[in-house]
Amino acid sequence: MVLASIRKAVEELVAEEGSDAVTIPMVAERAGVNHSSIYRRWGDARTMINDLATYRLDPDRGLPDTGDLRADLTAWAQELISHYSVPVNAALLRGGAATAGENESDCLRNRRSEAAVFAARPGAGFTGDDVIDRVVAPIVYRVVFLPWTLPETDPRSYVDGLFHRSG
Amino acid sequence: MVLASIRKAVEELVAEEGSDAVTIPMVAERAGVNHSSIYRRWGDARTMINDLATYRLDPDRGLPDTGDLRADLTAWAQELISHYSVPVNAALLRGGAATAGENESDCLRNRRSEAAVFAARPGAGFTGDDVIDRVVAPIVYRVVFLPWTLPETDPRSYVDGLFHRSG
DNA sequence: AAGCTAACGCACACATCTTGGCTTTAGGTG
DNA sequence: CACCTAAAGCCAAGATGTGTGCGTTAGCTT
Repeated sequence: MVLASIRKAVEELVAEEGSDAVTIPMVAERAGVNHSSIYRRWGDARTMINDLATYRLDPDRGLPDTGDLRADLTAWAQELISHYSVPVNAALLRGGAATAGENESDCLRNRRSEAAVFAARPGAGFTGDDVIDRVVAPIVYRVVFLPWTLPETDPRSYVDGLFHRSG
Repeated sequence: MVLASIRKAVEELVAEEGSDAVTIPMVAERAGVNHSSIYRRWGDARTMINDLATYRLDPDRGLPDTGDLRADLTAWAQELISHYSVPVNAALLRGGAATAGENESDCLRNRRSEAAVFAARPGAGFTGDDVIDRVVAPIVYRVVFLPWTLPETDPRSYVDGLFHRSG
């Protein structure tokens, strides 16, 4: 009950104000709980947001696996685009970007391990880093810096880049 | 004198603490100036940081133009990598990412207009968006999320991707 | 040197965030 | 039902950040 209302308040506020403008008292007021409860549970706003954000994209959801690697990658990329088209998820990614770099447990780590899974499938002539560079990076760039171009973003050309390489 | 010490303090603190953790009192103390001077000049921390960050990469520096488009693009990409290998510049980019999306005047706008210049040169079989997707995005992704991979990042394969496309 | 102006420092008021002690409530256990 | 524990609420003090009125200084012009 309390946790659910906190989660709802955090997601609303992150989408409205941006991840770095959210404070504990703001969340407490909107959630209708006392702010000391939040301080005791998480300590600070960033820990709270990162913790609640962890559950947004299920790591056990399973990856596309039809046997057609190119189609699977395209479906996976489309899944990312759809996910980050939701404002709160985009806002969380931007907030994660602000604190990335130092901590290895950034909000895209799961994405990178998924990329490695695809690169390990038979017939893949590319590495996990290639998937990051050619598929994930352009999508993430658009989410962060050009979100209004996301609805028209077609992952097919990105995935094609993986298969049309020279070396 | 005052401005120089403020600039130095801001750059140090942004590199150390991250762009969103820098407050006016922190800067004032390290710079040895009164915080009211900073409040009067800039109003708030983000305005200050963005203003001081504006001068980090000269928009009039001129782009490589040897006649060899591929070599020019590679040199330009290498310039980006070198620039963002400096910790303060990477930290500023992460801070810019946190507040991007809404305001169109993000910290990478100049990079996009430069990309368009290359795409307009004779013999370019790609658009400015292609340059963003295939060259700028992977570099920016690494700067933000995987900064330790930056020293080994070679822009050539990214640029090659622009010339080996199918459609 | 006198006077002007813009920048700066000082002190204070105010708002907000943070933290801890203590009490109350909810849910489970013997 | 009485007891126990964990979670949440209440309240108050303290720390930090923000904003402003006013006096002072530095640098320039005449």
